[in-house]
Amino acid sequence: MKTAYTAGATSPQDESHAPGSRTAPLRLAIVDGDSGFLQVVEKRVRARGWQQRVLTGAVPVEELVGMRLGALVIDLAVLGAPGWAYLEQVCAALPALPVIVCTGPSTVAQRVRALRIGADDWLGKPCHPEELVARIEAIVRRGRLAAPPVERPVLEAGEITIRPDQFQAFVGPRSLDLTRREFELIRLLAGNTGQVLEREAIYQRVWGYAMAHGDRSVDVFVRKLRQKLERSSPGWRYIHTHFGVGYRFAPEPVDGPSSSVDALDLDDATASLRERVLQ
Amino acid sequence: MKTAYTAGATSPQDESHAPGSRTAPLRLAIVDGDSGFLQVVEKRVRARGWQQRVLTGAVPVEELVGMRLGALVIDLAVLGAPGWAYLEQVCAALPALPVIVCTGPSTVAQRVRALRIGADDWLGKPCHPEELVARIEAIVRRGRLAAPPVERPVLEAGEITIRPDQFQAFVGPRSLDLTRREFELIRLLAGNTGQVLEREAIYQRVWGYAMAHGDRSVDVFVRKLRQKLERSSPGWRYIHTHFGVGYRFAPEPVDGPSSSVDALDLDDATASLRERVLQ
DNA sequence: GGATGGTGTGAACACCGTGTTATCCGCACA
DNA sequence: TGTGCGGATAACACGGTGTTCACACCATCC
Repeated sequence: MKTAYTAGATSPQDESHAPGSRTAPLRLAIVDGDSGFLQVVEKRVRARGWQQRVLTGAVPVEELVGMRLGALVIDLAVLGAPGWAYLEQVCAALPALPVIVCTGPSTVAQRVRALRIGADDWLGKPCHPEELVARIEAIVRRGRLAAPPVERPVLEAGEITIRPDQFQAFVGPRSLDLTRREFELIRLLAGNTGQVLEREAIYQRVWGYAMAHGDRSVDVFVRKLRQKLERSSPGWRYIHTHFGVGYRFAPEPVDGPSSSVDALDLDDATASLRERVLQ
Repeated sequence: MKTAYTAGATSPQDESHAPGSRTAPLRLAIVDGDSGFLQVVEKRVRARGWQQRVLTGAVPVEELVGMRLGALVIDLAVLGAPGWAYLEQVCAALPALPVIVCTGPSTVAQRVRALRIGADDWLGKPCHPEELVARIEAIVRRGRLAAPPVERPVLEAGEITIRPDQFQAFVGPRSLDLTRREFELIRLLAGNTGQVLEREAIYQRVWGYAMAHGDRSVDVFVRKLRQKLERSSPGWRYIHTHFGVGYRFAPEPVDGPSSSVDALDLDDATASLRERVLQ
């Protein structure tokens, strides 16, 4: 009855565009029997980083709840006569779940009925998968707009705590007193801990536009960050330079002559990582 | 260019997009030229107790804002080539406004484009007015549903009390004498105590539409609020500026003239802030 | 080991963001 | 039609912030 989610290799921490818009991958379930249609839809779903799950029949509502879906597409023809009752049941039990009916020929009365029952949209088959995806996006967008602001995850690294809701980083209760740009920079770096980020990529994602040739802004801001990190959290190194490439964020205690086990582990990890990256 | 609303009694207070929208009669505007279509639609709109307003062209966005609409139906054919730019403009300025494109023959690409721009639905003409109304209902339902339950708890912060039922804030029995906007602003801020809110987000939620670039309204109103807070509750600081970001509401007693060290103040501030935020 | 080019560092400077005040406009009310 | 209020807009001052530059330093390559 159920199939594992396809697609959706969850990237560690990727914000496609604006620094503030974080969207968890949408979980989409489709009740449909047309394998060709499912395939072309999945292609587009995957392209958006969503996850697609195919349901072959009327899955009990309790199971739907457990799936934590972001949207549901139903072909009423697959379910036959009980399809309407099922639609009603689902919409009643999960009013927050966006539901799109995507099925064959229909009458105005049927479409109106589905919409009144609680469906968000009705798209007649045959249809273009791109339109289906666009309609799903529109509905989800409408729902998210009124929803409470998404809670941004707090990042922890070494001694510091990065609070997106405060636009600030802390060491214990003490603020690092970062400016907006500095904060965006450290959030980007810490959000991709262990990865080497190129200057151009950093600039593109923090500043929002392409870096001019010869621009040293990233270097200067890294210096400011290091300075404030050193001041608030001495004994730790966070930002590492990769010559000719860019920077890598990785909290490492500045171990004295006595090396602890943790330090060794970290060193090993970063060493192997460095090898991989630099080749 | 404009026509008076037909049907429906004008409600004294309506908050179409403000965060406290009750089920006030929906204000619907239609950009369309087909009088026959308008008539049959209006019949159904009236039957639901909504208000319908007919627009004969691309009304400036500022006027749309003033109309406090609950939904907008557009026939792109009426507007001609600039219709697309207008659609984009409206959707950008009023993301909370449900927009349905209801127009003649179209291609998949056009429909997808409209939906991506920000339209909520596309319904091809000729269409049944009942379906149009049902689709409007579905979209409005989705928007309302995602919104958190209308809760208006009395907020306490420092010396002040915010009473949503009075649309006013008090210090003991004395009113701060806030205007409507000032009240909405302090309610939003105090409702997110400890969180830094960006200007754009504040504007979006208090004014109901997107903030124009360079608009200083939020700053001016924050100043007015600070002034009234200072007048009624000296010895407390409530609204804190976060340079390059926005504002944060957090009641903090202005400690006496004894301590003049910035570091101490900062430590106290962040410590108390952290406590409150973490709860 | 020298040459070359990338990076760290500090400071000067221009610009942008914010506080503040004043003015204008639209609207409700008398 | 006049008056008062609320809100939008503009203008100015000032301080924080970002950019740019110069120079020192260091890694890499030959």
